[in-house]
Amino acid sequence: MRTQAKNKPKAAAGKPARRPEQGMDKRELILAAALDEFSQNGFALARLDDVAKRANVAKGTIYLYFKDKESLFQELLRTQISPVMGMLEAVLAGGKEAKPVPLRELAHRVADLFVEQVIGTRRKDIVRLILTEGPRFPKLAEFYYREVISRGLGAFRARAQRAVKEGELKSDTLVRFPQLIVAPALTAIMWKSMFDKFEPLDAKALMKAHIENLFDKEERS
Amino acid sequence: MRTQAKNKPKAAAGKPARRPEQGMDKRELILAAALDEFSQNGFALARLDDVAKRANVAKGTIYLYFKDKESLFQELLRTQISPVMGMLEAVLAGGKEAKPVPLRELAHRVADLFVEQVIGTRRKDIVRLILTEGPRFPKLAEFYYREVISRGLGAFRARAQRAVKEGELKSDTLVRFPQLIVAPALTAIMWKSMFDKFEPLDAKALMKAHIENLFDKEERS
DNA sequence: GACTTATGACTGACTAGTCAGTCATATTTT
DNA sequence: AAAATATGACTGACTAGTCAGTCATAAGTC
Repeated sequence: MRTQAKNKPKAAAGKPARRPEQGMDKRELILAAALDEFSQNGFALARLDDVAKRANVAKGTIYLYFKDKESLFQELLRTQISPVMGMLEAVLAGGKEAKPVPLRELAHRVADLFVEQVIGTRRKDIVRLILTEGPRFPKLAEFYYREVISRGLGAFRARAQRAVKEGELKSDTLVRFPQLIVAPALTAIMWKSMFDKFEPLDAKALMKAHIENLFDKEERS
Repeated sequence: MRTQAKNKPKAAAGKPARRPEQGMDKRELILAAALDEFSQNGFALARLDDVAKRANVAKGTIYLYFKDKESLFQELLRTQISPVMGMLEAVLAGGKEAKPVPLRELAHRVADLFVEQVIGTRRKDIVRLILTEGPRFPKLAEFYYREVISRGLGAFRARAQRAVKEGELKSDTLVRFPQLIVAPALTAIMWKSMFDKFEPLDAKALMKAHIENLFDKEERS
């Protein structure tokens, strides 16, 4: 009945064995199904029976790969976020080249990355899940702060600091509140999930206008 | 038609009831308890048994005042939001006085209102609940869009439009994206609920810096 | 290669627990 | 004493997590 390629799940906390024999392995099937289910219903209302159904897997199988519902959830968020963090750090590292990228340009690149790699993909649902479930998952909030927020904002803040010292920035606003760069992006994600059907929002144009607002002022000396 | 002569349940003494309806005090007791419970646990995980306990009321009593859990939730959000909407409209109406308030000043007033009446009070939990539960409650999202978002942003947008025509604003960014005014405020609310213990955020200073960023550019001609 | 035995990934009925909503009864008010 | 209000034990629906058993495949034997 079940035409499955053989695979060998290790213990529940194992790392993914990448062997896309005849399609995704079970672990990835489950993660994909979990993304659908969690982003449609949120953590509390998501049913593991439905995750199993979506993944064409028995419920028990989920517990061969993940310790419990919460582990599945957190693992999902982690695996989806990591690649974007890599990209973000690559973009921010661009400022260390021989010819330094102006902060203004860097900000545009960060905004583009966010629009294209997050808002424009299913990953926006991941961010939405972090925003909506974070307050109820202290562990998740802490992980996310440590691995994403403090690293991302920290790198940007350091770069902004340098821009102030070198006269590229007149005010230290972005050093004190690097959150200002991404605030409209987060708002755009929530807007899209709630109000887009009443009033569509062009996230790319929003971010462009926003970054220009932040830097136009600085350009005139 | 009794007034406030209840003795057994300890209610806030001397609280005026809006209508000469009986039992208004219990109703408000339940709403207050519901605010605690829902903002601590979110809608799905909030237990009505606990709401009842917090309100010093039996569970059945809740059903004398509210149809079901969802009604209680929505009613809570509505009653908490209305007064702020009133204040917001009063602030925005300031632009219609004989001596028109500059848009820049208006923006600062809106930001202050938000910081003082929302972020600085328990109402920030209400906004957080709307953000976190909204995607799962289409009816709530629609109500909130109709009654709050479209009205608030619409009024601001109209005022910004006038500012453009009269030369007060050079660009139409704020007409196209009035969301930019409040985006950092929403981010601040989420930040406070998740990351404030790692890195406190001064919401008032954030908003001040943000508004100045938006308008400094416009000031120089 | 055919036959036997071993393995462990996978299954899904089941358990144990949770909680929204009900209602027969009790208490308070008029 | 009738009406209004309040109670909380109870029910029924729902679901996370379990585990004894299945079976496709691998490994061992002749």
